[in-house]
Amino acid sequence: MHTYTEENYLKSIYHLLEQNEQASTNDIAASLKTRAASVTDMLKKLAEKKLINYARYQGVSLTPAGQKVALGIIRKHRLWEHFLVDKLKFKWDEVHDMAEELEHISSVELINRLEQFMDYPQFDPHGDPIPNSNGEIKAQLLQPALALTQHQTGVIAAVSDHSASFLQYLEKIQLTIGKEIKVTEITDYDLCLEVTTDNKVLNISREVAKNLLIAL
Amino acid sequence: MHTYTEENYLKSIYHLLEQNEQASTNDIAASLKTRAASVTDMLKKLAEKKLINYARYQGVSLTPAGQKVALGIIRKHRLWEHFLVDKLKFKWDEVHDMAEELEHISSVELINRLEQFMDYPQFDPHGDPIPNSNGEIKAQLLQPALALTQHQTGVIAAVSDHSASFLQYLEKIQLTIGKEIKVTEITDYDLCLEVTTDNKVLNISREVAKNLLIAL
DNA sequence: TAAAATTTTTAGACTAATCTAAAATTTACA
DNA sequence: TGTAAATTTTAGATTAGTCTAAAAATTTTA
Repeated sequence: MHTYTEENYLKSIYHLLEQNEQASTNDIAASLKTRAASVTDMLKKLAEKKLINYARYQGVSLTPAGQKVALGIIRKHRLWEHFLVDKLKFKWDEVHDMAEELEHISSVELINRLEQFMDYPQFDPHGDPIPNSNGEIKAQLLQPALALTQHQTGVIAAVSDHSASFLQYLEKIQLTIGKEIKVTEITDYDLCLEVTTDNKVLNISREVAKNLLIAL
Repeated sequence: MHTYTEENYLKSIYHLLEQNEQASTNDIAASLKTRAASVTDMLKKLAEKKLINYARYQGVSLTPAGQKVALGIIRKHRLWEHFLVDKLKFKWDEVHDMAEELEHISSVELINRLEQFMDYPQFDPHGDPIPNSNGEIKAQLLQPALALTQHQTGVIAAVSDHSASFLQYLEKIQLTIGKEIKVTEITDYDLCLEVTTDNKVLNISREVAKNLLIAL
């Protein structure tokens, strides 16, 4: 169908467009740990295949076909992550690299059976929504914990940094998906947040609060 | 670690040596659906990496390192096949191509967890033994059903043809792993076997009997 | 708005795996 | 045992994806 590399480019472009409203050659290169020249070559190839819209120097967007491929990969990635955590008992900070490989297993029937085996989960272990087999994905209404005002309460729904170190830190202080937190104070001096959860008081930095996403 | 292609060559060489006591360039090419010239190139590369013993025109054997890689791939292939059949409810004729992809997922921890999740199965859906995490594999004592004499009884333990058409045929006539069969007659004319199982009488060709393996 | 800085693309080369065609070697057998 | 057949290897190309270095285009800024 499409090569491993093409799939990674499409996924990367999808994620960049999700956040930035545009995906530059340099951004794509950075996210794939490759060089801008390599990206340009691949953009030409993907445009040739009608998976992206591309004009020299003008940036890229995904065509409906490209979007479909990207969402298929993201679906597989998130279902495999769910499997690894829910069935094989891996921790949420351990599964990313394995899912990066598993997402390229081609069989659609396999992923549909896996989804059924797990009873149609709606979210992956990091709180990201899982596209259905038609490539439809539920938009999430989320805000960073940083946006909460004093005395406001919210439920942790996802994280925007998937690095192992961040996830391990959250695990350690028990700020995990589904936990309800209340912002009990915002420090004047450094604007850190004091949050209360499970009757425990925790102090978290602005950086942490930025990457903790709260359901709206 | 090793490339996808290197892994396939090592696996193929392992399987050929299992059956033939030697793996020729042409045999490897046929089993990998490639050309002899390509095989020669790869043999040089694998010899360079000390995964095979190779001298021009003299055929190949696996080094201990090469054997370990091959058994690692076979272990993954068979555990994934077991997963697909036992957990995802695929039929035994549907899983080969998926397992061909899954066997290259690199994580050893993943495959060990998968093995644990399935309670340490000893055989894959086709009756082939699953190597343990040290790469040790139990030798099976098997003979083709063709070798059974009249009135002899045996239990189907494995199959030596993994093609979908053969497996579907066996499924249809219900000659599956674990079934006990008795050779009730050997036809004089065409040497077909009449076998009885579950109180039903079946007539099978010599070709089928050759590929049905009976536990000794 | 023109020079400077940045970004992107092009040109040309490299690697892994493949191929065809031809040459070298081994095996089979008359 | 020597020639024919079969097998295997070499030589030289090709493709996908990557790279560096240099050129081109865009954006920033003074």
